[in-house]
Amino acid sequence: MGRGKIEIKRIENATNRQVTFSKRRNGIIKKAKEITVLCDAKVSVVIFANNNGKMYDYHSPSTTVEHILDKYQEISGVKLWDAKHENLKNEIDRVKKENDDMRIELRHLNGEDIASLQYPDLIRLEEALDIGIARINDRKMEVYTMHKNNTSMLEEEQKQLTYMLNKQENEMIDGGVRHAPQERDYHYQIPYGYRLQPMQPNLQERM
Amino acid sequence: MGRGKIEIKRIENATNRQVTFSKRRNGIIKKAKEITVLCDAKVSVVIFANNNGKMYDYHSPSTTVEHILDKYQEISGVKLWDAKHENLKNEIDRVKKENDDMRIELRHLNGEDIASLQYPDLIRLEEALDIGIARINDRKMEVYTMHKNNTSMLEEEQKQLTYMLNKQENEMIDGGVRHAPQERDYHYQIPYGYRLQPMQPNLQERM
DNA sequence: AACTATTTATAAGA
DNA sequence: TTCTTATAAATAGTT
Repeated sequence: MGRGKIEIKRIENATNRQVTFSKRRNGIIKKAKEITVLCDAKVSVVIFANNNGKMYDYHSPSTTVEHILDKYQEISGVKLWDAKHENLKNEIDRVKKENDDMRIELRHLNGEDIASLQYPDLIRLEEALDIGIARINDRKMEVYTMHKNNTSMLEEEQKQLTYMLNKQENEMIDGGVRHAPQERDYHYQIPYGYRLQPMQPNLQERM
Repeated sequence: MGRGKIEIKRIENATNRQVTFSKRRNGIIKKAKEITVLCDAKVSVVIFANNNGKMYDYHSPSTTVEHILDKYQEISGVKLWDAKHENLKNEIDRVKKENDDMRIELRHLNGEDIASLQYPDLIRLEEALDIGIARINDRKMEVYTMHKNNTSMLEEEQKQLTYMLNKQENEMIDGGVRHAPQERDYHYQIPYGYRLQPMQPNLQERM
């Protein structure tokens, strides 16, 4: 019904498709309204554009979606609620599984629950940690440099920095050995370049 | 569109109404199918005859009623589900949130997405990584010792160990500097005790 | 967004 | 119901 006949197959031209969608969508909803009045039917139409996902719908007066759904269930025998329930449960299971996996990985990265791990895993973890450390040190350096170059530094920050510089120097004198992390102040430190780690870290001190 | 024009108002003649219902119902469903194909839209049509309550419906392929409902809910804001479902949804949201948080932490520990982090966070991450490294090294030592003491060691493992011991010695000669992790073989290495890390790690080499 | 030539839907009749 | 057909309505292509 138009200047030419068209085949019923996907309209490839996007503009055309959009225009046709708009026209036909209005057509369908008009028809739905008409049959509602003429034949006093209950109608529910929901149309989603595939591009923008926008929704257009029509529901005959006194027809809520809930109504439609109740009847739909009753007549089609499809258990919408149960199905929905099932789906939600499945999603929970899926997400929880993801959750557990991440939790395990986090614990492993923190050196926990590793009593059963063998070399391949240990090395994989170590590499991951090394990369993390390296990148974080880079970022620390970046933050440090930014502060160093920041001429409009607030006086308070100045003080902190000066304090930490002195602290750092003292630590240097301390043999250059970096001690196990403790309740460290978080102020600006010169990111250390080369670091040493004890062979047998006293884990009990840290835990 | 017929032999005569009709007003859009309830058709009083029951037979007529029924006939018109039947024709128009088919028309609407045909149109729904067409827009589905032509514009690749998602459509859901449900029509109830008011007399016998019979239901007629069409749903575009890959569009289950559940799908439609989800989107409908999402967009219209109408709440369709009862409390039970609400609870399940809440749990999903909660777990997903947990999930997201862990994902972020994992990325941070891997040194990703840290461009906006400041000292406090950086130091927290670094400490976590340090602890992880220390514990993993302990475990490596444990595995190593276990193997060393294992008198029933398989010949294959023997070979690997010997190979790695040589490799390790060569690396020691190499100034004791531990290089950035690369495609490392995972075989048994003597866990190093004190390690050095360059000030400006060549991240590009690792990435 | 309008226009109009055509196609399509359908009202009435059989 | 289903078919037929005259006519109304929808809409494809164009401006």
